[in-house]
Amino acid sequence: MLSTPMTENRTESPIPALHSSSVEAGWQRQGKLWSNLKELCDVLRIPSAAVHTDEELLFQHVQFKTGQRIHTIGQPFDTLYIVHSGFLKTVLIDEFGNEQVLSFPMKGDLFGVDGIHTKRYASEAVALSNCDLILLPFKKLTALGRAHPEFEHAMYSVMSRELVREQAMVSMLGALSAEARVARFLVNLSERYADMGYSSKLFNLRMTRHEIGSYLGLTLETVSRTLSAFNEIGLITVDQRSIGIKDLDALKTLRRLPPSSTRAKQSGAKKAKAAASKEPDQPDGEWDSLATA
Amino acid sequence: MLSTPMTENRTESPIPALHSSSVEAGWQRQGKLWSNLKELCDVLRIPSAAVHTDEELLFQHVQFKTGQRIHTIGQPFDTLYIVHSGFLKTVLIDEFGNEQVLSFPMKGDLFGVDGIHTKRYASEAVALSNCDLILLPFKKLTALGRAHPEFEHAMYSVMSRELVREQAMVSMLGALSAEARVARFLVNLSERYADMGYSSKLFNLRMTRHEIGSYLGLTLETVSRTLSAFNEIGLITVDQRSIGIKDLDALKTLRRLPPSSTRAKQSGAKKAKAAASKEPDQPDGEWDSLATA
DNA sequence: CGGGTCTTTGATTAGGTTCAATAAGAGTGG
DNA sequence: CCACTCTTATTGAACCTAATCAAAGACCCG
Repeated sequence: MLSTPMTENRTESPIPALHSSSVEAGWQRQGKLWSNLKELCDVLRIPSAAVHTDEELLFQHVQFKTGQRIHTIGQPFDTLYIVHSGFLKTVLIDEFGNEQVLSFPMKGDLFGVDGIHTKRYASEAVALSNCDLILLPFKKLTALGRAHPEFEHAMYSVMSRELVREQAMVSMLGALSAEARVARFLVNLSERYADMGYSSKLFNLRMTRHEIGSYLGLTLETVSRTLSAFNEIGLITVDQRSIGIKDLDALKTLRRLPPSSTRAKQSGAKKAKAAASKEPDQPDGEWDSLATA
Repeated sequence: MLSTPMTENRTESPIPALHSSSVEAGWQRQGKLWSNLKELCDVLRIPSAAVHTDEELLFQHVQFKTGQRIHTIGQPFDTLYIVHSGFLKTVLIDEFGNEQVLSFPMKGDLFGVDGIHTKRYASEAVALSNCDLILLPFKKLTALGRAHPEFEHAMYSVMSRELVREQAMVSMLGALSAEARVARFLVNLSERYADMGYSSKLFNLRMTRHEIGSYLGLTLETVSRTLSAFNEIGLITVDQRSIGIKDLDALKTLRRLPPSSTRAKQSGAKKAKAAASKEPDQPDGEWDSLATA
């Protein structure tokens, strides 16, 4: 009853998958339960050039429904996960039960890496929407790395990418103002949506203000207030989970306030007020469930 | 002239090493210019069991003097570094020239990993003391990984360790109060010193308050004030760069203040005042230069 | 000893949190 | 289908932590 209302989510699913039963159960829709190496590389956005397309290896998929937990902290580690579709969050739980959001994995992201070191997952992953994940058993990965040097390099590369991302987070949390953090968050989201082929101008947030706040090191109130402020200025439109990007450049340049100088901000910017509430493109919805690729 | 007085440090050394010249120059002291695979594993604190001790492979060492830059942001990546002795900092430079400290690598730490992804270092590494580093060419690493499966696993493990560390940083920056951050910083340092065989109770900081502040997402004034406060309460003794740990448990349990409750703190704790200024054990000094192993 | 860097400490300000109340959705079950 | 409940979101007001501005002392190096 503290400040962690997520408790419900966490108890509702007593660790489902990893039991082939739950995998081979229903979920025949889309009939895409296995991927080959090439598809794997494609999803990860790494060159699959030198990969022998005649490779026999196949990688199993697993589906999770909104709210389900993919893995828990302390659970024995043996496989990495690659998001094929859907949205998740990874969190750390501190000694008081408070959760700290670490990332919001989406298509093409790899997670579970933190389990390699201690042989146990260091974080918890939860589905924020219905998800389709590709299982990548660590044993298989290392074996594969030995057979395909390019793939090995690619895996190192992906892990490096994760590290750089974390560094950027640290940098952001350590130096940017609340407004700048929220602005960057929106810009990053927008770019990710663009990468995935969705609209970068209009999309739905899959996470709560509380989760965004945790991720950005802010309170949910501050996030809400900041979004409202951006809305007032005409940088975005906000309606609950629906976000419309109106002035991407302003959001991008809205850096820190701290440096005392440069405090002129982009104040006189747009005052469009943006009364627009509906636009022709609606990229997602809760319908992203198992529809991608 | 902004808030980055480190400029001096950064201009004094126009990228020295990586030119075998500067390596094979003087520095014959200790005569430890190469390490074999076993030594490498030992330093990294990973099992070297299955490693053939008759392995021919040798890894070159390089020495850097205080203030020298090991690599810069954007510089082409080709090698990883393992700290054999000495202290460093890795930093990110933002668009305004401000630096954000990401880590303080010391014995056994690996850095340069962020360069794998984009083929260029994403951060900058600077020696905070004279250092002895082991060069680990990335090409060599991958080749080695193929020949020695255990080593490959170990490398993934080390990278995973780095990621977990970053996650912990994010968590700290996102949720802990200034006091809690400084306390944890001291505890971590203390433990690292213990690991390295130094005293965990009395040691010298190798970084400035400014660097600590950057690392912890605080200003140098706050760091200074917090250290003074800890001193007042008797948790530590502070004299410039010299820190004496007086109540490790209190520092460890000094978590967050935020949760409103649990605000009792460990107030009535020790009021020893600690007038002690000199103790029998003095672990380091600027003399750590090339004396370890 | 002098210039520069680093550290400490104080006074003041401000950005963000906390507490609190209301509103808007989403889900449940009669 | 609507009442009821629970979660999520918005907004306001007061408070407080840490940043900012400022000044003086300590240390280092040439």
